[in-house]
Amino acid sequence: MSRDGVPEVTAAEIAAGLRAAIARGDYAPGDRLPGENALMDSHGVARMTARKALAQLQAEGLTVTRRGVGVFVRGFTPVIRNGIARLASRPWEAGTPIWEREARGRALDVDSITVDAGTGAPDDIARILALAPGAKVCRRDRRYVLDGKPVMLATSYLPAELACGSPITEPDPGPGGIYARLADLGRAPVHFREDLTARMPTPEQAGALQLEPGTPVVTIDRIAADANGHPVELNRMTLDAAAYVIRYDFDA
Amino acid sequence: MSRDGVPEVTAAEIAAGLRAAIARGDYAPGDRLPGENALMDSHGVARMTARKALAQLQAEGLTVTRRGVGVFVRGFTPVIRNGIARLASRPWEAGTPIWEREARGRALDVDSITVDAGTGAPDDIARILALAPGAKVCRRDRRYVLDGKPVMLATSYLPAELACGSPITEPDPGPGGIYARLADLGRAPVHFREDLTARMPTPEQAGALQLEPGTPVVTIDRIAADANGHPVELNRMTLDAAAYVIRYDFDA
DNA sequence: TAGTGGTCTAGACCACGTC
DNA sequence: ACGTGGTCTAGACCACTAC
Repeated sequence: MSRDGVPEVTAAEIAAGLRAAIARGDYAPGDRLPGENALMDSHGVARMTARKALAQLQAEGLTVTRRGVGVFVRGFTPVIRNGIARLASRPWEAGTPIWEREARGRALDVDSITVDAGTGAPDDIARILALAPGAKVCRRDRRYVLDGKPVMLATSYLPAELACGSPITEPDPGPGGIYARLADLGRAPVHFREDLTARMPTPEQAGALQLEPGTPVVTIDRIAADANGHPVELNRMTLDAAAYVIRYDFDA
Repeated sequence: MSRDGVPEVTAAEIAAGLRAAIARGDYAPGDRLPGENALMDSHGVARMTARKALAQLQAEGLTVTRRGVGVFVRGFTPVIRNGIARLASRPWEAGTPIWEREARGRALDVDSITVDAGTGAPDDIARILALAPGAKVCRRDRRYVLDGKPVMLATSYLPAELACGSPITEPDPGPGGIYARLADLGRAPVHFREDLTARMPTPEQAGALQLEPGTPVVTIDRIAADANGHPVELNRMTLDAAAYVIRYDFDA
């Protein structure tokens, strides 16, 4: 027994063995792994130790656990988000919805959309948009789903003085989206900056994106500026990192 | 007591309380949080329950724990990696080391560098470089450190037929780096593609980057192609997500 | 030495999913 | 009904850090 002193096997060792087995291909994506009870028997450890080993793999994003069912090897079949080509002038001038070009045959849809035509801007948003603190902004919230699973949350902020009274404050801003409407107003966005960060989700994000434990989120802050360099929109996106490959093409 | 039935407080509730307190600013970055013993006393729970609450916050990247010391609120002071401007033709034509322009006054250095002048390419590398499976490649491994902490691992793969016998197989390839040497060979890279993914680190990555638990890594696969569209380099980078903001600027 | 976090055991009960 | 994972208690010992 391991009652006193060093235990024969530790949770980390059990996890390492399973990790190696997955890496070797002994378990393919979707395959079932030994569960808590199986590890207790095979390694002679207490339940909490077996749990900890499995929790470690889950935290690494290697496995998913389904309560009452078992532990399974996780796959990774992402969608490509092309960060630059999709923003070439053509898409919104031609009236093509930007997101329709993404999913490569898979069904990426807007699940829900809410519009707020004028709220006080949070401080960081106001600063990014070069507005006075507390200035009013128009806010558009969307959630995108792929094959029924939410994969991205997006919130756009536009200066209220710019967006109010235009179709931008409508749930459906018309062909070409809000960028086409900004162009109608003579404020077509021509320069973009995307700042990416990755971290573990807040519980709210994890719930809204139905994330498996061990899945990070990528936050993209996209600032769109008009020809004079004035910011016209901030789009703050939160992506399920397990669902996306984010691609940028550019020339020297 | 909670011996039978529903406990008065759960680990998730304790975690939620601390999370909210951090969000409110009751605890600033660097501040010490109540530890295991404090939570056991204040909430009347067992050690494992207090531990689980603290482990949850750690997994979210909100806290760092230092053994024998305590639990502390984590900060976020990243460096900006500019993914496009840094690759404009000027830097390597003028002989400026690419990475010197990154850290905005902070000390970003190459910690270690190893070069392998000819090994068989892994299948995925060979495919990306449009080589026959198992074809030889030149491999350059670097680790970058910022203020003494490693923040990025980078491995470049170049076709051996291209790199062999050139300064590319030297640890120091000379002014302008390997891109300048590729230009010398008439194979200057002019088109780039960066594919980004984020996930939790493997134990090896966590060790090499000295990552705190709860920190994801961002993997960037950068493919450089010459004027004829032939791939000349694949640079696979692994970034500490807590150390970087990754920025792309581009025009419509 | 005292306090901190890290790990493990042993046993109990709960909640979910399948059969 | 049964097996699965999810949660908690209670107590023990270890390892690291500061004083």
